[in-house]
Amino acid sequence: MSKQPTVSDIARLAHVSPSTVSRVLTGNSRVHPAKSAAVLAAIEQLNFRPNLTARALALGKSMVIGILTQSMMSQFYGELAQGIEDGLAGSGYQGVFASGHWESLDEQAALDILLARQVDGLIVLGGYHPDTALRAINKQIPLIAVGRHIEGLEDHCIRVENASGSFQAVRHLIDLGHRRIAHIGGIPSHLDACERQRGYTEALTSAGLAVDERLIVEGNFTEQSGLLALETLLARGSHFTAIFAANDQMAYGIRLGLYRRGLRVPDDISLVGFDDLLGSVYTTPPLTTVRQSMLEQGRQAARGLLRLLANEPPALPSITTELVIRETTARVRG
Amino acid sequence: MSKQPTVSDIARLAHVSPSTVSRVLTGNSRVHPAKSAAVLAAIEQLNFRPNLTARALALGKSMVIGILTQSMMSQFYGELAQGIEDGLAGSGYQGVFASGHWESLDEQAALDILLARQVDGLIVLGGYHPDTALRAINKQIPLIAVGRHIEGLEDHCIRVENASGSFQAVRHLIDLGHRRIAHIGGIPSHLDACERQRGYTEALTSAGLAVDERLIVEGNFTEQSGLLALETLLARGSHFTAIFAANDQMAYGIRLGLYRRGLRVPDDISLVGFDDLLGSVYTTPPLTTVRQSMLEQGRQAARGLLRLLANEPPALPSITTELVIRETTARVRG
DNA sequence: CTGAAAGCGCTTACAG
DNA sequence: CTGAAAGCGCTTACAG
Repeated sequence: MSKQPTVSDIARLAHVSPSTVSRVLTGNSRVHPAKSAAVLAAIEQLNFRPNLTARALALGKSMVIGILTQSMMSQFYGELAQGIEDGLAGSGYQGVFASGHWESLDEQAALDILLARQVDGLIVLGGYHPDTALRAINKQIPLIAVGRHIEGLEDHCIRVENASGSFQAVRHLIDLGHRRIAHIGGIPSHLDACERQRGYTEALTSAGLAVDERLIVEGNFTEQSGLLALETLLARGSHFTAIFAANDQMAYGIRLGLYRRGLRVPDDISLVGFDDLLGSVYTTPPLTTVRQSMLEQGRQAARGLLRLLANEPPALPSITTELVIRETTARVRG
Repeated sequence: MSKQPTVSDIARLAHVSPSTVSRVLTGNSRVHPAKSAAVLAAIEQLNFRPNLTARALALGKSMVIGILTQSMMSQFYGELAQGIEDGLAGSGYQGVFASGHWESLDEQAALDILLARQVDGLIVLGGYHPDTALRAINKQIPLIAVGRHIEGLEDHCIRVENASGSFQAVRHLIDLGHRRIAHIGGIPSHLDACERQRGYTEALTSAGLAVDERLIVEGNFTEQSGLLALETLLARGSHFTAIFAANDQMAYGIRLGLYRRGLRVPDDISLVGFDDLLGSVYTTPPLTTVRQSMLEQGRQAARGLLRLLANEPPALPSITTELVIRETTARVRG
């Protein structure tokens, strides 16, 4: 446990002042080549690594971006996190994650720790933290949100073309001859869930089909809720030949429920998800779904934040969605 | 963007010295109740949050634990990360993640940034960073590894009972009457992969069955490699009725390959994985697999590190494995 | 119990 | 181009 070398150690060894060492470290000041070389040699020799927390204190900026996420375990947040990492790469900023676990208290605690660590910017991934609190934070440090809406801070929120994606999905089912199409929705207070349901409704209406409330069941975006919603749907006894789920995870649950009932996909029931998680390529059969690239959203969130940090407008693009036709959808039988 | 209040601001407002403010902040020194109350009131009034980087500098400890992971996207690392978070909860330490993406350069960079940020301890998740380098780091700050072995630092590495888990899995297949059992292995340089293959071999041998090299194909732990390995296996033309995959992800790929070939699971081929990822409950049909709780491993790694930080021995328990029989295995036909 | 002082490791005006 | 000085925000001996 020997002490780490400091700037002073390097200065001594290179026969210069700490100021000069710092100058070669930051590189934004001219230094005599000979001294610079000596400093570099000393750094090499002592295997010196500047203490970033000390630098952060001196500079008043930490070069770290706080990422308030909800779960480290879900595929959804994992892809988002990866996208943010990508977007931050090479910027000099490092991302630090803290999870809220969809619990207000945990979320508050995670946010507090991030703020106390003096993050230079914040990316909020979903969650329930109040809009007012988020707006207040945005007055102190730049903030971008993904997977949630913040009233009055719309241009700091990544927008996804949910309705058009859903529309395409349901249109695809209609084109395959389906007329009785069920919808398992997400958390209704969630903007994404509403928009996806809207796309569903619009696709039906525009095709001259009636919207049957008995074919709509609410879920909460988890596999488990998809399975449960399917049970509810089946219990109602209304006939249907296809299901459009508001996300892939629920589609997985629905898929299992169908399997349990001996209903074949896509022979008996067609199934469409939303998200296109990495795993959807490997379900049996591979899932037809609407892709909204989480990687891209993460990347754009990071870039937007970087722009904000450079005092530019966030200029967040709207995320397009695209129907990916795989093997859970087929022409209706009979 | 008003300045954040500092200890001095609080001191001024509460009519005490900064020292006293610090004393009530840390709480490890007696302070007159009246002054303490005044300080608390001032903190409340100004909504003061102590600057953790400054504190870290003063104390010489950051209270952050670096976690060198490989990917933020995989289910596997996600569960591990969650476990670490759980294990660290309430300890005052915060985890900071940096990913190596299974690339030496990225891994080195990720490690450098973690070290430069003065982490107080390090948890290494998989990866290729050389044992010697890791041993050197362990001389400076405590280190624990998960999903990898470090020569000479065995008691700092989480050990999983791979062989016994594999043994049980293959034994289960044998009990169902299978005699021609294929194995799709992981990366051979990986200790886990070797041990799992050993369990497979031992189960066969102990049942008096011969080990047929043509029934063993090497994969690299990805879904894609599972699919490819299955193709290789099928191309060899050797008969088999069951497959034991070295991890769940490869099992997913194999499952897809089987589906493509029109081979039913478990009717035609039985399939067993290893890991029991969250998603394995929702595959079609649900996957029979060997559980090694990643959550538990993460938790134990965190606790072990906390012990090391308290100058106690790591005392890492061995992680038990357990066969979880679901629906991809059945009695052999005929 | 409490304040003044010194220090954590780095950086940037400030004078040469 | 370069060194001495001051400061970032906090904490902990050091003297009362």
